[in-house]
Amino acid sequence: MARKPTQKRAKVTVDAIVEAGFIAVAQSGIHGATTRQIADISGVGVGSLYEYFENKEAIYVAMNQRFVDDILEMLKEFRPKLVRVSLEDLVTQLLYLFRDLLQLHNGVYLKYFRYSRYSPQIESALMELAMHYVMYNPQYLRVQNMLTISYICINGGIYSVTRHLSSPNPNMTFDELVEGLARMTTSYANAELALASKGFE
Amino acid sequence: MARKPTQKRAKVTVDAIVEAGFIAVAQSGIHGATTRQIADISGVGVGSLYEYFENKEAIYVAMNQRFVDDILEMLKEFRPKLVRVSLEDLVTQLLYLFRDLLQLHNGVYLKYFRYSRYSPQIESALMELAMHYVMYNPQYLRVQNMLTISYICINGGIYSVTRHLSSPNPNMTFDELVEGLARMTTSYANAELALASKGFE
Amino acid sequence: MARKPTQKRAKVTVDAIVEAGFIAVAQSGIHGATTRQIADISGVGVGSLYEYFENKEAIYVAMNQRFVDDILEMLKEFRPKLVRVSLEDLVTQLLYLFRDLLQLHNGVYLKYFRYSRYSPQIESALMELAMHYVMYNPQYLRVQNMLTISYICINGGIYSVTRHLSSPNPNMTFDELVEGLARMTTSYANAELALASKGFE
Amino acid sequence: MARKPTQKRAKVTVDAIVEAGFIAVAQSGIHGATTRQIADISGVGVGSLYEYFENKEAIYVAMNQRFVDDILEMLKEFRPKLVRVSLEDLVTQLLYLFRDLLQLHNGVYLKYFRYSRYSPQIESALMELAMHYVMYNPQYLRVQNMLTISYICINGGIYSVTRHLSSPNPNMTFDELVEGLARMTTSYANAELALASKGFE
DNA sequence: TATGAATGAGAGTTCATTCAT
DNA sequence: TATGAATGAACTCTCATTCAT
Repeated sequence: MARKPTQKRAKVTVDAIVEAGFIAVAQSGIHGATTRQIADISGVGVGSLYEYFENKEAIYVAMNQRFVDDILEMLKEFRPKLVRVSLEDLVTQLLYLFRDLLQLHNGVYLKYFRYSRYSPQIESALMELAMHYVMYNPQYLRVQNMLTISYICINGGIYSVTRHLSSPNPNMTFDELVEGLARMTTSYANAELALASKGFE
Repeated sequence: MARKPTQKRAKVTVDAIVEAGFIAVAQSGIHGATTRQIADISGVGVGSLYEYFENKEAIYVAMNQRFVDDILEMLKEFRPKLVRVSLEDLVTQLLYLFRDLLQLHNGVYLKYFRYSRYSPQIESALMELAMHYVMYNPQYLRVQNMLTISYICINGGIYSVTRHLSSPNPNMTFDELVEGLARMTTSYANAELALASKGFE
Repeated sequence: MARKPTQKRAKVTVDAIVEAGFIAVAQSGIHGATTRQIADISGVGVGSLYEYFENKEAIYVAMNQRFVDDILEMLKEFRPKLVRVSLEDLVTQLLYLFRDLLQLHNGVYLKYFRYSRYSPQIESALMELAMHYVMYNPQYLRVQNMLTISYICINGGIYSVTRHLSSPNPNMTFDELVEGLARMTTSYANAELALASKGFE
Repeated sequence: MARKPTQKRAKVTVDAIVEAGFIAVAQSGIHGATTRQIADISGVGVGSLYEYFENKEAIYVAMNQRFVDDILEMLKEFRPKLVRVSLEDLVTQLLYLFRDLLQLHNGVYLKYFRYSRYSPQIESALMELAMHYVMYNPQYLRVQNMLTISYICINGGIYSVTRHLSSPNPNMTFDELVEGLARMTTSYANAELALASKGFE
């Protein structure tokens, strides 16, 4: 039975297992990774896996939680900059932050992310961030379909970036991609803004 | 050993197996689906699978080919309309066509598509379509980063639509999403166009 | 259900199947050979195999019968020479005949023989031949353990020859082996004969 | 993946599996024996087979190694007697030793031996033994075709004995067979010796 | 607490045999 | 009569999970 890691030593082991999980998934894919592999990489016995986790699925859940937490932490750290940044810079900076995070630990996060359909938690957090940005930049309040805009830009951005990073020989540089996404978002928002102003008059 | 289906009866069986493959993947995921399951759904014995396919992977290859062929067929049929359609209508119509195709056969294509990382063939065909559209609408030739724009809009579009269709309770209607995507693409293209014109003067 | 091949055409098919059986066994071993393989080689459909044979085992039985018949036929043809031949020549000629038979049909008999532990029928026929030889050469009647001698020489001869023919790089020529076997048999028989004579006095 | 049995308990399991392999082969033949059967006989789960052996073939390899080792051990123990024994006794004693070994473990070795075409290692060891005997009994050095003689006597002896032991109702006793083989070998060797001497004069 | 040997359900695959055509 | 598509029992092998140590 899995037990809560109350002791410091246990916490270390749990971390090692989760870490090994990411490496195993990066090596063998989410279905190819085995408990034996995770045990070997983490340096504990297979039996010990089940001391800390109910089953294999629980390890994956913990991995996902860790990944989500890292993303949320990243967004939390970014929050202060939200106030004084242009929309173009917002998108640009977020995408570079996102890339950096995916490339941590030899890119295991990137490979993991391609296997694990991305969590609603991340989407929510990003949507919330977008809403905060709107609050700090009230002119966007006039735009009707902010939700749809955010949805499209967030999903489109995340997917394009992930796909680009995973591509062995991409047709453009990462900088070009980010610039394109930033300008697309900006021009879209501005167009909607102009429309809203016109309708407002 | 897999043998070519020369007889009419055999052709029917092969189709039934491929069809069952989509259903099985929709039910259990691409790694969860088993040969036994595919055999059961298609109403043939396990042995028959191996009369027509070298192994399980070969069934998946055939499934992918069928899916890609359907997409390409759809695009081919759409081609004639390319000449006389606005950019906004282009995006809109393509997205609705794409949705209809994904919802064929009780939505098995949709579920399949989420498991099967989408084929480079499809991306190529869409990129080619975009290039044809530019040829018919030469003003876009002035835009520098057409490749990046296309890449972003195509991937962003496909991903957003797929994600939306898969979402149990989406925050917006499909029509809203398509409208947003169409306007985003248009406003982005127009903004780039304006930029190009300015630089041109 | 297997039916007796009363018609000429059926006889031909049965022969083709048995022939194919030998080839299949030579190619894939007695356990590796499949009914499909035999059907393909013989040029009939798998279903037809079961028109003429109860099951796969029945084909093997027929093959064995054919092999044994060929051996017996060979021995029968040799019988007339029995009268006027020395012991050394008897052994020598028999071994060469045996080799020729094993190498018929591109050596399929040889490969088959290594898989099918050799039939008691063949041993019996050879023992009988030996007894006939003794009748024509009555001096050997005085030897007590003729049965044992025959048993040893026959088995030793057959096995050594088969093994030698199957060896990719044998340590001696076939002629040397045959000469050795012939002299061994002769010297053994003569020694026993001398012993018997001594005991007789 | 097969892992080395480091613990004492594991060693026991490996032995049990190999042992069960012999029994299974004795029961069902080398192609009829199944992994499940071996697992059942050895009293372990199927999975355990693959803890210690890469695959089924690896079990057969281990079995063969064990068998060969036992034969070689037997020959090694016999070696000291080589010096002071007559040719007739040499053959006699070796054949009895061989019989005893084949009848160990309820005769599983005998059945196994009939399925496993006998190893070149065994033949080599026996040939080497013969050569040693010649060294201790230099008169045989004069015989020309010692290689052929050894080849014939060794193969003939092993095969006749194996065949006799496997025969349900043999036509002679084992003692008679051994006596015959011993005398055959002796008389053959002596005849060649006489011939060599004559040629030498 | 930590281990890894042991487990067995279930995976993909094969092939002798059947039977509708 | 002759066929080969269809069958499914049984094979080898994997791996998440358990449990005696």
